[in-house]
Order: sequence, then C-alpha cells, then structure tokens
Amino acid sequence: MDFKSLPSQYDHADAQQKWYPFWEQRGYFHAEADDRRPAFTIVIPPPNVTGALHLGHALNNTLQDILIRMKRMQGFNTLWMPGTDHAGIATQAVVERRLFEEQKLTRHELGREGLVERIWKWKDQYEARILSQLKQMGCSCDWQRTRFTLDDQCARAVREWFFRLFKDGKIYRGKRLVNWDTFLQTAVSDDEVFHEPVKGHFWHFKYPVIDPKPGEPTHVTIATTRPETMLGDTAVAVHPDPAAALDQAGAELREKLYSAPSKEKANIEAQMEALGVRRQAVLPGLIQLREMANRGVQLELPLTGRQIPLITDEWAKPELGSGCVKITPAHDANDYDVWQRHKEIGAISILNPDGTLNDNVPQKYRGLTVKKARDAVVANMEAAGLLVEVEDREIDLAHSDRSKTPIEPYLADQWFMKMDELAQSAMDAVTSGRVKITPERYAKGYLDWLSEKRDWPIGRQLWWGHRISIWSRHYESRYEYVGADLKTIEDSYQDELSDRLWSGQEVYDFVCVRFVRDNDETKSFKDEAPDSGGFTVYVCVRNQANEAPDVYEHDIVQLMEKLGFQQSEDVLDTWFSSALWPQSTLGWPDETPELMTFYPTSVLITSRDIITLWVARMVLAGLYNLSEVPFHEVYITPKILDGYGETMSKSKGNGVDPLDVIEKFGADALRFGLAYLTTDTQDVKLSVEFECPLCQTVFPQTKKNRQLPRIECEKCGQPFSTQWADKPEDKALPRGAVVSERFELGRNFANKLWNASRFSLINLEGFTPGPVDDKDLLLEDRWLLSRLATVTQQVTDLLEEYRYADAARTLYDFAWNEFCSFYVEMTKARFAVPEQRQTAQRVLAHALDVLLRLLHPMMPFLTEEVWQLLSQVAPTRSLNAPGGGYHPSRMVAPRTGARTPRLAAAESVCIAPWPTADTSRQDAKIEQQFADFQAVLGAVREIRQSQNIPPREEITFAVRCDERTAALLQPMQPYFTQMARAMPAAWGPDGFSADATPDRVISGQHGPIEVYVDRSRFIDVVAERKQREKERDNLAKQIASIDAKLANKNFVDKAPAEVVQQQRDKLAELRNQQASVVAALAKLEK
RNA sequence: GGGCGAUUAGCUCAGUUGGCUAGAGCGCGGCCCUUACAAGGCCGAUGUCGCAGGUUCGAGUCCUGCAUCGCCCA
Repeated sequence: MDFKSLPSQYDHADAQQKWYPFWEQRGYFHAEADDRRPAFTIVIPPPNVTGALHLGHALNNTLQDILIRMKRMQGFNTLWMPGTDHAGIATQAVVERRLFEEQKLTRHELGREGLVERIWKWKDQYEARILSQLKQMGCSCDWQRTRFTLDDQCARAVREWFFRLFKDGKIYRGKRLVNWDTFLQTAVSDDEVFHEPVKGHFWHFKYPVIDPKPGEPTHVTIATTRPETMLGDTAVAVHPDPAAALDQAGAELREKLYSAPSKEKANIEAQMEALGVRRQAVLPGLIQLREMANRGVQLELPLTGRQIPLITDEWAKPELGSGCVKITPAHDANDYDVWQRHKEIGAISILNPDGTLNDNVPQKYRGLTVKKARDAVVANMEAAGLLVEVEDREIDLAHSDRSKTPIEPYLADQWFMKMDELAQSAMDAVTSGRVKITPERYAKGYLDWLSEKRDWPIGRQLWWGHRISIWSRHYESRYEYVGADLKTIEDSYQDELSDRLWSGQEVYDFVCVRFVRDNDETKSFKDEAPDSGGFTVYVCVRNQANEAPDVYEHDIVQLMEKLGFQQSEDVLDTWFSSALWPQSTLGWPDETPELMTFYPTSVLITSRDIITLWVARMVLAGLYNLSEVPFHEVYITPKILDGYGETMSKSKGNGVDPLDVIEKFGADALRFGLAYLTTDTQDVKLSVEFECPLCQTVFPQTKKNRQLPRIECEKCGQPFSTQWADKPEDKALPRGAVVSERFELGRNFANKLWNASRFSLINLEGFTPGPVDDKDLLLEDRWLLSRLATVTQQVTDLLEEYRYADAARTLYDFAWNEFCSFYVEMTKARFAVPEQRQTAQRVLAHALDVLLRLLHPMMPFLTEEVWQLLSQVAPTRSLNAPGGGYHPSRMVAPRTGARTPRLAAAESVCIAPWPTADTSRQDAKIEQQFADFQAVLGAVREIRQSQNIPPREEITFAVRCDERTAALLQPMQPYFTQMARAMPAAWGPDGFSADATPDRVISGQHGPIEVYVDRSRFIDVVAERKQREKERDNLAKQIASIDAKLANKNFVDKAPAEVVQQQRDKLAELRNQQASVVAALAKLEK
C-alpha cells in the first residue's frame, strides 16, 4: 500500500464503521465460562429504556470499556455483561404521558394488557437505540449475553429472591403513610420525590371548644397550609409542658447567639426578644389549654359534625403560631407519628387513589379534587366565621419526580422488606473492606443511609414491572379453608388445594403459605390458620406456575384462581430487580457455569446518585442469596454538568447526545476527552454549543435558547430545528447538533496521532524485522525506550487505580511532546542516512506499536486502524525477542481459536498483549542527558525568535561546556540543523575568547552549558537588550528568594540537608547566569 | 438543620503523603503553509492559588473560622 495517499486528517467515521463489525465478527468480546484464564467481569449499570443515552452514560460506559479493554489485553477472561433496565415507574410515566398527548387516552381506558404491550414496544425501540449508541462509542460488551431486567431470566431470579425473603419472614404488609402520586396513582419512594418551594398560604382556623368552663377559651386556633385536610383531623394537640419548651427554645437561641457571627447577632437577639414577649402573651393560654386537654376536653371539628379531642403532644410547638396544631394522621407524616403515640385518636383517610375526596368526608365535598375541596373548605369556614386570617407563605412542596405533580401523603397498604439484618450485612461488607468504594468518601453516605435500616417499601401500584407473586383470599374459618365439607365441587377443589399447599410448602418447597388473622391489628403473617375466626391466606409461589414440580395434574395457580384467589395487583420496585443484576444476568438461581466463573464480578462503575438505591441493594442481595458480595470494588464516576454547572437533562434541553459528539469529533475523541476529564471525581462542567447544520458554525447554548424548537444560526442566519421541534414546519428544518468544544482536545490528539502514524508508515518502507543491537542505539533511542518503559508502567498503574485523567494526560504528553515533537522529528534526519535507517525504523516501529497498545483502551478505533496499517509494513516488529516478536508466554490467544503466529503482531490490537514495562531500558541518566540536548535546542530556538532572525536563515552557534557534555551533544548536530536551522560551529571547553558572553546559560548535567549564537548578520540591539533585562530581573528575583531562605538560620538548621544543599547549588548556578547576563548587558551599553 | 464537595491564568481544569521560579488545553500576541500533521510547528505574555488566622525552617498542599457556589440527606 502507498501510505503517502492516506488522508492527512484522521477519518474517524471510516475507522468506526470498519472496525467495530470486525471485532464483533471475530468474537473478541465474547467470554466463555470454561476458559481457564482468570476472569475479569463488569456488569453494566443497565441504562433505563426511558430514553436515549446522554453524555453521563457515555462517560460511565467509556470508563468501563477502558478497563475492560485493558484487562482483555492483559489476558484475563474478560466479560462485560450488557443490558437495559425496565425502570418501572419512569418508563410507564413516559409512555402514559405520550398516550395522553397523542390519543387523549388514560391507562385505565387502555387497560393493563394494552398499556403493557405499548410499553414493550417503547422498550424495543429504545433498547435498540441504546445498544446502538453503546456500539458506536466502541463499547466491547458481550452482546450475546444482553439481558433486560424484565426478561424471563431476570424474572426467575426476582421470583426466587422474593420467595426466599417471604419464606424467611423478611416480607410484610402494612399500612403506612406513603408518598402518593395522584396522577400515576401509585406510591413512590422518598427517592422519587423532589421538593420545590411554591407560593402558598397559611390559613388560620378556629375550632369551637365544647362546653368550656367559665374563663376558658371558647375556641382553639390552628393554622394549616392544606385546609382540606381538616376534614380528616382526629385531634388538636397542645404541648404537655409549654413553659419548659419555651425555656428550651430560649436556651437554644442563647447558644446560637454565643457562637454566631456578629452580623447575625442582631437577628437572633430580635428573635429572643420576640420569644420573651410571646412568653408573656401566649404561655398562660397554653397552660390553660394543657389543663383542658388533660381534663379530656373535646372540640367541634367544623363542617363535619364530628368531635375531636384536645390532646397533649410534643409535636405542638409553643413558640410557633398559636401553639396548637391540628392532627391529621392519614395525611401528614408528623401527625402520623402523633397517632402512633395516641392510638385512641384514630386516623381518617379522606382521599381516593386518584386524589379526589372519598366517602369519609361530608357529602358535599365527596368527589372534589384537592384543589376544589380546598377552595370549598376555606369558603365554608369563612362563612361560618371561623377563618381567622390568611398569610402568604412559601411552602416547600413535595413533587413526584415522575409525573411532576404534587405528592399527597396517603395511608395505604404496602408491601415492605425488613432491612435490619440485610442492611447490616451490606454495611459490614464495606466496613470490613470486602467491598471497596473509590473515592473513599462515598462510603460514608452508603453507611449512613444503610444505618437507618429503614424498611424498604417494595410494592408499586403500577402495571409495568415484576408482578408480586402472591395470591390471597379471605376465609371465614379454618373449616372452610381445609375444604372439610366436600358437599360441592368447590369444596373438593378446596380440599385438594389445602392439601397441595401443605405438601407444596412442607415437602416440595415451591410455595410458601402464610395467614393473617382478621382480629390481628398488626396484620402480621402467621404460619398457622387460627383455630377460630376469619383470616386471609397469602400464598407465595416460587417458580413460574408452569415450572412447578409436576406432582399433581393441576397447575396450582389455576386451582387457586378457580377458588377466588387473587394475585396482588402490585409490581415490585424496579430496584428490586436491579439489586439482582450481577446474579440474574449470570443465571442465578441456577448454578450456571457463568455464575461460578464470573461471580463475584470485579468492579462496578456507576454514578454517585445510586450508591444507596442500587449499589447497597446489590450488596445485600448478593450476600443474601449467594453469601458473597457482588463485586469487590466500586468506582464512582464524576458527574457531567453543563456550562452553567447544571445537571444535564432532557427536560432542560442541555443534554448532549454522544452520537452528535461522535459524528463531529469521532468516538476516539469522545472517549479520550471523557477519560481526560475523569479526575478524582470532580463534577465536570462542559460548555454546550449548538452546531448549525448548514454552515457548521458553533455557538453557545444559553438558558434562553436551549428549549426553543427552532434556532437561527448566529452566522448564516438560517433556521434549524432542535430536539424540541414539534410543529411540522419546525421538524422539516435540518436538525442542529448539540455538542461541546471540550472534545476538540481529543479530536486534535487523534489527528496528531494519525499523522505521526502516517509519517511512520511512509518511512517504514523497506522495514526488516530483527533485534537491535544495543550498540546501535543512539541517545534518542535509549531516551525514548526509557521513557516508553516508564510511561507503560505509569499508565498501567494509573488505570488500575481508576486514575483515568492522569493516565490520559500521561499518554497525551508522552505521545505529543516526546514521541512526536522529538523522536519522530529526529528520525527525519536519520532516515536520510542509509546506515542509520534500519535501527531508526525498528525503534520507531516498536515504539509506535507499544504506544498503540497503550492507547487502545481509550482510542480503540484509531489504534486499530493504524495497527492494521502497521501490520502491513511491519507484521513483526518487537525489539526484544530474537527475530522480533512477542514473548511467547504473553501470546495466549483469545477465544478466536486462531493461533496467532508467535513472532508476528496480533491480528488486532484489541487482543494484542498489554505492554509490560521493560525496566532494563529505564535509565535516568540517559533522560537527563537528553534533557540537556532539549535545553540547548530550546535555547537556540528562543534566541532565534527573540532576536527576530528570519526563520529561513540558517545560523551558526557554539556551545561551551565540559568534554562529556560535548561528546554527548556532538552527535546531535543533524538535529540542530533539522529542528532549529542552526549549525554548530564548536562544542566543548576550548576556543572561546575570555570576554565572550554567552547568549544563554543552561544548568546541565555536568555543569553550566553556555550557548552562543552568531548574530553578526542579525543584530537587533533593542530586542536583545529587552530580552537581557528581562532575564536579569527574573534572575534577581530568584536569587533574592533563595538568599532569604539561606539567610534564615532556622531553614539551614532544620530543613533536611539535601534540601539545603539543593538550594545552595541552585544559588551558585543562578549567580553564574546572572554574571553572564550582566556582562552581556554591559557590552551592549558600549 | 446535617453531610459531602468546590473556590488555582480570560475560560475549563491538573497539581496523591508540605520543598514550585505554580502547570495543561482552549483563548490571546508574534513568526512560520519547513513534503506527518494549519485539527499543525516554533516562540511568548498572563496568576496577592476565595478571605482571615494558625501549625511549620518552609503552606496551593495540613488545621480552625468565615464567605460564595454546587450536590446529597432530613
């Protein structure tokens, strides 16, 4: 091939479409369980099928792929398990919203089956999109194993875990106050709720006291932000010891005052004063009310005709409002707690699941929405003369993250999982170090969250998810349950069912039966039916019904349903299935070879906001089912924010589609750019820009324009569409990409590498493989090989420690500033000399080979493209092994079956062995010597520039130095010509006139190196003086600083001797330089 | 209210056990289309390292307090 015809810009699109299919066809990404090499496994954090992937996913998956690719090259049996998550509520909400927008249909109109069918279609569409995005990023997942959290294999695992938990008594059912989403009509967990301040009011109502004694108040005043909830009030509370409570509030203020900064003191003092006033004005009344409460006084709850008690409870805050508080246990978390302390007051739920008022309220309010009921209650209270005042107030209102509607606290029956022991086990795993979280600080949040051991509400009133595998039915008596009558056919079925449930539980372990007695307020599950009285039977079925052991002809679920058993309508929280992901994807509950080989997995790479929701739960699920943690390491990635520091999200419009970045900059640039950003888990701000599809102008996205459906280009003025385009006329416009210029770095780097490779390929013409004799190696060869060994070691270590940015920077600096700017540059001169050509070629081919392998995890496409080209001209290219090849022990062929020839480079860089640092090549002395050369070259270049010597003009220069340095620099002569257009006239200590003043003095390895440039033809006195003066001032500053240091007796006495000596040496050198500059200036003055 | 993090050049960010004349990319200025690369080369300018104390011979780095911003939890 004629490499000269390669394009001078790296064609990322071409490489991407060429090499991904190649890797896939060769099966490089596939791992088998029977492979004897040690396993390295990562399970992907399954992306939601809610939508397409954004840059956060790109980051997360790039980091996984970098590790996976390195480990694969290191010879591990490497498995990256891919898949997607059904994301119960999120996906259902999206599909429901769309259904309503497009067809004005609610899910109830469509029905459970119809909706689920639609969601599956959605899922298929987005799963395909997501997997395609991952492939375009270059992710090397084992696609044959792709799973979905709602597929049959995952469903089996979910049922099994649920069954085990149920059997072990970890599952219970209880009435709890939940966050109710009235739009989606489901409970949502605390994690699915966000708080947002909204403008609201504080209504003050008064409730009449029934039969007050003379001198006692006739009314009690309370205040509320949600007036309609008064219809569910069951008490009003006053503090049991208001005087003490006020004392305490005062004490707290005093303490705060003591430690407060001065500017806040005035404010606190004002509060204290107000408290004092309050004490005078309100306290006597509160004490009186407390006495009334103790006496058992009742209040009239207006509008309802009900009477409610005045009670004492510490929830009432004497320092706030009237000091009294209404208690609505069914609709407020704090009031719920009050109810737990005063069970006698009861709880009255006033809401239907859809957010309208139910039959527990007076007729006239039934069926009203909360908002309408609120208006009605306020109007009626006002009419009754019981509205005292209305305050404006900002309220921190809970919203559902899914439907964006306000949350109603709601009393409902829910399924729960007991977390005590499970949470403890997950905590122990981290405290004992069996699971290591990086960066460490995230372990704290994990432990704090788990230590609360809050039971997990696992049920969701949704249709999209794993339906809970429990069937239940109520029985009036034990007699009825055992089917003892045998009068009707149903009796005989019943008889058979109870028999089969018994044997299914006791003998075959495929069902678990529990009983809840009617008269049991706690509704706890019991092993036995009561001897007398009614009860409900709960049957948890272990396997899919059709997989139950074939002991009877009837399917037990069919039999139960025939007898009126009903399966729970609820589905499980998505995280319940995600918690099993490392197990279920590997085949659990079966003891598959995959499970044996790849579990526990090696590392989990994920984002910090799901440490508790997901990571903690995976750990406890793994320990529960397999007695082994699911992974030994967790790496938490940074978070990508937009240019304003805001989280990227589809709804804000500031999200960046990785495919847009790939199209513009290439997948390698995207990946390298992301790795380059991944420092010790900082948040990463990325400027976001629009790209005009017509003229390719890039201009910033602003908060103003980021949600517009159409935008006019700042340059060409032509309109283009965005993701918000909805109207046909907008959609018809070309779509503008949203990108970030941060990826230019990666793109430029890719191009640099491409061109250095192109140069190498062109100049490797006539390459012959073979070992290089050490004596043939020149200074620059030794320098490069030394640096290459060091960089290999560094990059390997850094990646093992998840220090991606450092690894990327190390490679960037080495490749650009050392390999390209020096080594490649220097080979130009060597290729011109026939006897030097071969060695230069061999070292160059070898260095490029190693560099490609080191870069491959970050830039897979570019490196493969070059690898393949390199293999055309230099199929065998190692320096070390005789004949030039890789060390046989590192040539374990991957799973291709094909035996890679021992001496030739691997057929793909994807499976080439990861470089190991050749420490015998590391030589600090060589590196220092090379640094001297670089310094002299730099000095010559700088003098040229500062003296305005025309670039085309060749100059002559001389270097005064000791013999050793001269011997070193002399062979470098061609490079000075090549790289600085400078001809050396003399090297060494001799031949310099006594009064000659050097243009630059460099502190070399073996003492000062003086550089003299012959400027007789180019003298520019003004520029020269300027330059010298600057230098003089700079030196003076440094000398002063070191002088001061050395004059400090403490420093000389206490600092380590070598530090002091270092400073002395440096001072001497600086003085030396100063002398020459001063002399040179003096000369100019003449 | 509690926890975590951030604050370094115009912008975005490095700076891992204290020894720095504080670095990179972009941007900026100058010169150069030198047959690998103008997505490039060479050279250059730019910083009271948020503020105030403290520890230390020595602080961008450690400690305390404050300010501002962000995230998480209640």
